[in-house]
Amino acid sequence: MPRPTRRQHLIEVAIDLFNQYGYHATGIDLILEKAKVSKRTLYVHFRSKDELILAALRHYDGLFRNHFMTQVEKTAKTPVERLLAVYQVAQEWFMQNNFYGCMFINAIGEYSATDSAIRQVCKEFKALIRDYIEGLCAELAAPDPAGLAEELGLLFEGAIVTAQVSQQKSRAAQTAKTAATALIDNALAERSDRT
Amino acid sequence: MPRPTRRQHLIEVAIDLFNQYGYHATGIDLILEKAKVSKRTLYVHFRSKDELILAALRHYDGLFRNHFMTQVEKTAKTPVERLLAVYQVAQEWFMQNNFYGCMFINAIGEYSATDSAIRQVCKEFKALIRDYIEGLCAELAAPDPAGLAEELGLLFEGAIVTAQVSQQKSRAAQTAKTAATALIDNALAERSDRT
DNA sequence: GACAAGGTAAACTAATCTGTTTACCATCGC
DNA sequence: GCGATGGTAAACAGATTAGTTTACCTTGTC
Repeated sequence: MPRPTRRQHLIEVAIDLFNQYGYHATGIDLILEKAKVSKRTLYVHFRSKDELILAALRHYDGLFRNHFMTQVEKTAKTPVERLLAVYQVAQEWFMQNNFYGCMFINAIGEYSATDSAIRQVCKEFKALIRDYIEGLCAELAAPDPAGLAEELGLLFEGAIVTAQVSQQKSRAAQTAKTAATALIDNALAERSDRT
Repeated sequence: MPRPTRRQHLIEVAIDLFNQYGYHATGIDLILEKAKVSKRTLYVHFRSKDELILAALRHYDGLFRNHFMTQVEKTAKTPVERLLAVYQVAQEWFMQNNFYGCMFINAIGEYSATDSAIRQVCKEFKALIRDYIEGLCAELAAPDPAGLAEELGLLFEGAIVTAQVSQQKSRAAQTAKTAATALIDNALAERSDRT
């Protein structure tokens, strides 16, 4: 693997800093200092700070979803196991010492204007996560895969926020997993009721 | 009711602006302009912007919890009904046109330092909400009221975040309510299993 | 009517912010 | 060797930030 381009390096450093300190609080100068890159170079690759934020969000989107799905599929085989593995992988994510909550949730807290591009990217990320869960629910042959996925998605988001706020990370993930088990069982019971 | 003191007025204006634009992005000058108060007066009542933020969070904490619990207890009588009413009241909250997610979740996104007072206030708020839910679960005589409360709390937080991000507010609240019903039924079924 | 309390308006400091510009330097392909 | 590419370092512009200070005004109370 060749050493990353300056553009990519800037994005990676920016992701770390945005997560830790937030978007407005992280100045361009801090990013440049940590990345050991000149200001000139940053503005060659990105028109503005907002564009760097967008690039960081998009890059993290790909990185995160790829890692997450790979991890889920590696550790579990059946749809049910995979749905539960989601919360196991989430737990490992929470336990990282540079976990500062969800990058996209934090971003929307600072950029709530409905027409902002940043907001749009966050919305799309969450939709894709939900779609992934929905796919697993569909494999389950749950009667209402979209409905079950929405419920499991709420548990996922709730676990992220609770891990971030309460700092009881493994408890939040474990509780979500327990609740998910109950909701899945419930959905499958309805299926067998009908047949 | 006497007209509010300048201190209180400043806090109320600050709450609105912090919610809409975030904490770092909301400048002192904007608050002063909207509140029609001089800078001198603000710094008589608050030592710094951070102290204004803290006062805003504490004030909102009281306001929100009072409103929320009052509303729940007004619209439902039995513990089960009240647990479900939580999501009904949440839905009404989401539907307000000045809903920008949870003030405390947004705050922690910008102030993640573990020793920060702001962070501490957010953590306490969430713990109090959870305690309220746990009280209702205890009245249910659920076998594990703390566990059930944690699960229902995850659904609550998840609904807030999802309503904020997806903008499908009533859907998020409705899904949380449906999932909560299943989790409560499940907890009560375990109780009757044992007896 | 005098005085104190609490307010406004505005100038000011000093730091920090994003973004631009200038001048220079290293490295690689030809 | 030569020039293009892509980089650094640093000065600079202009706006904006939090916070302080000075001078003045308004209002209720004795």
